[in-house]
This record gives sequence, structure tokens and C-alpha cells, in this order.
Amino acid sequence: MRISELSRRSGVPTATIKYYLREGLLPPGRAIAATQAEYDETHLRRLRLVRALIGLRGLSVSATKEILGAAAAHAGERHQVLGLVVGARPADEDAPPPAPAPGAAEVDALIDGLGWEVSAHAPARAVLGETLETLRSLGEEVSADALRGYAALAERTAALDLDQLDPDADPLDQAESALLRTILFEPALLALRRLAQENESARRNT
Amino acid sequence: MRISELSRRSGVPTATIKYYLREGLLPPGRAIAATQAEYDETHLRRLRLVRALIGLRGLSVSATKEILGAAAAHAGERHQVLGLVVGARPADEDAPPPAPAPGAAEVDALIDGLGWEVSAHAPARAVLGETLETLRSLGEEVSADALRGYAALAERTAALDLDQLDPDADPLDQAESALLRTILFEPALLALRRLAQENESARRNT
DNA sequence: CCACATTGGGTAGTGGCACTATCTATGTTA
DNA sequence: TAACATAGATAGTGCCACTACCCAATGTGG
Repeated sequence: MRISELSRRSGVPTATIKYYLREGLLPPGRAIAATQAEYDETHLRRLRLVRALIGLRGLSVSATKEILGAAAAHAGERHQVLGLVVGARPADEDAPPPAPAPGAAEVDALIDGLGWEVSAHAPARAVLGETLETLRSLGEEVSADALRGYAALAERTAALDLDQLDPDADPLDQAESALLRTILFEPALLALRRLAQENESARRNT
Repeated sequence: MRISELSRRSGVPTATIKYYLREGLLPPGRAIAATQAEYDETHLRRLRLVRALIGLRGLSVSATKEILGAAAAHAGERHQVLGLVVGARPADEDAPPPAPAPGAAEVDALIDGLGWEVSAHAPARAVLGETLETLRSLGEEVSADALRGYAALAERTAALDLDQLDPDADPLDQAESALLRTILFEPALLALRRLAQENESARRNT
């Protein structure tokens, strides 16, 4: 199909599709001639995926590009992919000094205590540490106990996530599926929590 | 204290503080004279809070304003506050036609099935519906079973959230605390999930 | 009491981002 | 062959979160 059909079927203006092509979010079509290129269903799917990540999940164009790149590059090592997607850094094997991240000690203690096996440079560690520090600075201490409670629930959430992957799919599809279900599902998880909070609050206050 | 001290203690440039004042994110200081105003600790705290919502959680200035406004307005009805903070709409009592939201039926069925008591116009409903629809359109079906699983975990997360509120605090403080722990803690919850996924994935793929 | 830095308040400018519009030299199609 | 579509490139737009500057009015050290 040509670009206009891609646009019509996806609802994305051709100017925007060209922009995504320039930014490398979408692989170029098969060039037929100097002013003609052919796109297929994979382009359409990719375009819908990009739109979902940007529009629904609210990622920036550059973050979207990094994530899609990471998914393709690490298709063989699925559990690596999942760790990458927050900060989406290739995790420079030889990182600079561990960087004196705030709250890192607390996070390390939690992860150690749980016996979790996660890479030392997972961006999620820093996110967690910063959040806890910030909450503390605002007078909202999250106790180690509560934190362990949240971690236990996260563990079960993760198990549910992985249960839904098709073990027979090929590694690349599986990586993309994991990525979608991890990142795109995040707003849904937060929404469920909000709904559950409202319900629980109503229940407790009769 | 004057604006320069507020700036020094918070690390936020005075120009930015003035901008927040203009935008209504920060209440004006007590006017001493035509060119002098006095700020206190509550301003400092509010400023730190605003920075956390914008910088850490990634909210826009306008969303931050709406949320802080909602918290103050509904201090008396805590469980209402929690429902508002996603879309942060005052939920026009008489909304327009329910709006034919995509995936609404599925969400309604889920909530009914769980026996949850949540308002019909909670923005989280729409978020959940759209996410499920989008995932489906990308070939990633989330089964009703899996959804119930996630909901059950969200229920326990919400219980943990509410357990941490101080029932002796005054309603306004309690509302702000709930808001902080709901919104600011979101990145931490997602980070925990990422970490748990990495761990679980490593565990399963020995 | 006065030179001078500071302040509140306002307006205008900046840089980044995600598009969007336009142009040109080709191609395709009726 | 004339109307229309396309690739590729460049420039422009609108929004947002600041940021810089200006002014008149203070406050303040000498």
C-alpha cells in the first residue's frame, strides 16, 4: 500500500507519518521508484503501536523510539527487555561510578531482603529511590513494612503478566508482546488502583 | 521569608516561583507593602509538592493546579478526592450523555462483577476501557480472568494505601496525604512492577 | 538620608517538542 | 496528456514551561 492508504487505515495524517519515518519510529517502505514506496501490514501495525505509546501512554517520540529499538535489539533475552523500558538506557556495561542516587540504600535493602534478582543498573531502582526520598521530604514516610507489602503485590502482578505470554511465540513477537503488556497496560493498572481506592474508601466509611 | 529565601530553600528560581504564583499553583504571600510580600513554611511545602508533581510524576502545570484545587475543595469527602485525580474533572453532576466510550461495557461488567462501588463518571473507567480496547486492537487480548486477577491485586494495593492514612489527622491534611500517596507513589508502583518482572523472568528462565 | 540592591508585578522572549504545511521533482492513472 | 499522488526536504506553527527583562516602589547599610 502507499502512504495515503496507510494514513487512511490508521487515521494518522501523512505529514505525521513522514515525520515518524524521519525520526526512525517507522521503518522506511520498500522503495519502488524515486517518488514511490510500498508499505505493508507490519507498517500499519507498527504505526498503531507508536500511536498507542505516544497518545495513550504519553511517551515522548524519543522515548518511544528507544523502547522500540530496545525491544528489537534484545528480543532474545526477554527478561532484559522488561528492565530497560523505563529509562530505556542500554545500561552501559561499564557504567560510570554507581552515581550517588538518593534513597538507593533503602531500595537495595528492600530488593536484597526480598531476594530479588535484578540488575544493579535497572532504572527502576532510581525511580523508586527518588520517589521514596521525595515522599519522605514531604513528610509522608513509607515504612519498610508497607514497602514490602507493595513489593509482594508487585511480585504477584508480575507473575500474572508473565503468565499471559505465549511461550510458543517466537522470541521477537514475545518481546514485543511483553513490552506492550508492560508499558501499555500501566495506565490500566493505575486506573484499577484508583477505582479500588474509591471502592475501598466507600466501604470503610460505610 | 521573602521570595529570594523561598527560592534558596527550595532550589526553584524566583522567576519560576513568580510563574507558579501567576498560574495559581502557589497562593500569594501576605502583602506587606506594594513591593513586599511575606511567605511562610506552608508556601515552601507547597512549592516542594508542586515540583514533585511536575518533575517526578510528570504532571503538567494545569493538571497540577486542578489536582491541588480538587484536594482543597473536597477535603471533607476523602474517597471522592481519590477518584478525581486522574482526569481531575469536577465530574459535572449532570454530565452530557454518558459518551459512547470504547470498552465501557467491559469495564462496567468487571466493576459490577467485583461488586465495586465507584461513581459512574470516574475518569479511571474511561482510561481502563481505552487501554483494553487499544491492546485488543494490537492483538493483545487481556482475558476477563486476567483482568479480575489484576483487579484483586489492585484491591489489596488500595487497602494498603488506605491503611497508611492517619485517621486522627484533620480532613484537609488527610486529603493531601492521600493525594500524595496516590499520585506521587505511582511511579514507585510501576518501578516495583518492572523490578518484579525482571526478577520473575530471571526465576522462570533459570 | 541616600545610594543601592531587592522586590512585586507585568510583559516579552526562549527552547523544546510534536507536529503541519509547502515545495519540487518525479510517478501514476484516467 | 492532464490531473493527481508521492518521496524527500525545509520551514513554519502552536503549545508549554519556563526565563529574562523592565519598572516603580521599597528596604537598608553607611
